[in-house]
Amino acid sequence: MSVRVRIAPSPTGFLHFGTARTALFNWLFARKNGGTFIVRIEDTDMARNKQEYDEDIFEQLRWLKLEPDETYRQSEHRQAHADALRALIDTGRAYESEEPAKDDPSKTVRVVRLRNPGKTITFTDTVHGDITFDTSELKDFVVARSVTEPLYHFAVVVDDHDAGITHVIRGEDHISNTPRQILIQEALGYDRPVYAHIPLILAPDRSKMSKRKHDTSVRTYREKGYLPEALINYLALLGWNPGTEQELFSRDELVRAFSLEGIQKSGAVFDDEKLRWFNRQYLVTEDEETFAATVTHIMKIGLEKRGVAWDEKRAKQLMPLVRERISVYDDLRSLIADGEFDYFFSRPTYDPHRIPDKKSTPEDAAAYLAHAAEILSSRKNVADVKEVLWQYATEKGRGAVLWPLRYSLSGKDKSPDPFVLIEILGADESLSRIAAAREALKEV
RNA sequence: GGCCCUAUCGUCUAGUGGUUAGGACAGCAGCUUUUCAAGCUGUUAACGCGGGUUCGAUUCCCGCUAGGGUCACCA
Repeated sequence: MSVRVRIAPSPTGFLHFGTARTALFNWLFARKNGGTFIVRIEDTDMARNKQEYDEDIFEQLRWLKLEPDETYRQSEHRQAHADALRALIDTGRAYESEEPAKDDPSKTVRVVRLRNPGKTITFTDTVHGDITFDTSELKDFVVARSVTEPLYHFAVVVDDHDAGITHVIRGEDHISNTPRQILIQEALGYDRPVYAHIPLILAPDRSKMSKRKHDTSVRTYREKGYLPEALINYLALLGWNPGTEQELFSRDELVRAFSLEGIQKSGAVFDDEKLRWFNRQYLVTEDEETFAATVTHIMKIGLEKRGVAWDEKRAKQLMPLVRERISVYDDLRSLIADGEFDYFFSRPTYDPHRIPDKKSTPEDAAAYLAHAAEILSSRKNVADVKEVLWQYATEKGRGAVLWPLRYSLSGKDKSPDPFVLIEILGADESLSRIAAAREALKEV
């Protein structure tokens, strides 16, 4: 029997990490076993469904490259559900019951209840082992709002059976739903699939991730500039591990290494820092063109907002610098918004008191700058400048020479080193900035 | 509250009836061409508690505690 697995998201919100990881585990399991990965949209709650969410689920799965082999919407199977329900009623395993409506007790409705044999059910969970429930406390639970409107548990059982689902890999929050679904299965005479309930993803305070407090939608992280490979790699290791010390996995390696046995029993706290680290691992391997295109786009918008003139050539030179300073593209947005890149595109302004190194006088600083300018104007290539300047700085005190130099070039307390700045700004621009700083120094 | 699940560094985790309890992220320290970033090196840090079983339990069993899930005419 070939493996068939599914995820069953409801279109009542954007695709979030939990669902994405469940999708990943199902997808990996299917790929590993040459099986079929199915996405079934559980859209039977018309009041809460939104087209927007429906589309988002597929859009994000596509982005994560977790595309399904088969797709359908539960609403398309209404007839099959109704038929199965009918059969259950006809054989006396379920019955209609006229009761006051829950939302409006003045009205009555005819719900369908399962005739619960009230036995003890034990099922084997691949992750947790045997789990036993006494189902008598479930009583004759409601399986359909009416003969034509089956509820979630009923539809799930019928759909899983019709789709030939062999393994149900889903969140742990469904463990307690399982016995009632098994009851329905047995009433219908269906086989039981293999169950594997995966641990939940927790917020940093170990509580359940709530949509209120944490935005865990995949689209948000995508918009922040996280890379799909990083997200996949991180999510794969949340609640699963290969039993080795390997942490960086390509897609293929993941497929090869994956097994249900490696799934963790306990919940896992989502750690943004580690995700960022993973993202950086993938970011540094992005090819130059892709990286440059993304960075340029972000930079252009960010600088425009600050009213800083755009310089395409200058931006190009900044790429290696940007690459070493960010973990996620969104970091670049903050950096630019904080004015950390302004000085590459426009002249900095100076606080004259900050120009000298802590231990030197304004006169010293002026002299060092004058000498640095001299060196800079008399050498042709940057490597030469660096060598001579470095020698000079070593003689006079590195901080004493290098700090004012760097500050002259950037106007910032924190920035890349002066040699990098000179290389990017060029000799002419560097020279005029040094001159401007010396001018400013006279005011002290 | 009933039922169910879970319990190794702050976090993700490896692991064993006898281990220096391993790795990664974060933290800290040092190094690296002042500062910042990156990188490198080193380092702090864990078997929840109480009973058993056993020559010996972090590991097996029981209880406790704690955390989580679930108890719809939602999915």
